[in-house]
Amino acid sequence: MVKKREDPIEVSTYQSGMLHFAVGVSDSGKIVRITLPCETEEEVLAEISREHPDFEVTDDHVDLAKTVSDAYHGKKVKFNLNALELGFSSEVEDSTSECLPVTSSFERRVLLEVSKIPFGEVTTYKKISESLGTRGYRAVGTAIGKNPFPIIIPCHRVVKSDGHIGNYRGGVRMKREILKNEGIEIRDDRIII
DNA sequence: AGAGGGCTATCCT
DNA sequence: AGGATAGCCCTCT
Repeated sequence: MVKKREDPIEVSTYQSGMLHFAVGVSDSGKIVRITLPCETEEEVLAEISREHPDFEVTDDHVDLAKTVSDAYHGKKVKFNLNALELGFSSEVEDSTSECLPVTSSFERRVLLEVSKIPFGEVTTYKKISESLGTRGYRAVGTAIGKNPFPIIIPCHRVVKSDGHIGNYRGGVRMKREILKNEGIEIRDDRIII
């Protein structure tokens, strides 16, 4: 299986209504994981432990978790990408970064491209691919599907080239909801331009 | 090497 | 508007 990060991380959760969010921070102070909301705190913590079995709950980072919640609910938050552990420091080899949340330079390039999509706008898997100079549309979709920082790296803003909403790790309902919160109109599972 | 993905284009019904 | 199919290319077995 995938090698899990063995280093202990700190996790903070935040509750908004029925939804619980969680953010994991490494000892270096960088965010290594953000969860999509779950209905219980146990579930978000289970999500965290899936990739980071060794974690400790603290409230040191609830502000971050709240920021994620705000973004989920359609607030335009500003967020410094440097706070995310994207693995730039281990430039050496992809294989040496297997303990990091982003495991390949391809995934890194994809996520960087996704991070540029402005609030309230969408782009397509195809356009992301093209700006990366590849026609591996599916590979792009797969990489986006592994986004360790959902909502903050706005993978929900990537849709199919025919206007259909496309898939989402947290389910299409959730994708629809986040997009709707950002003011994007959707009718019959299609983006209204 | 092989299978399988958050896809796309094209050709059907 | 949907289904089947072939093509694409990165990742994990």
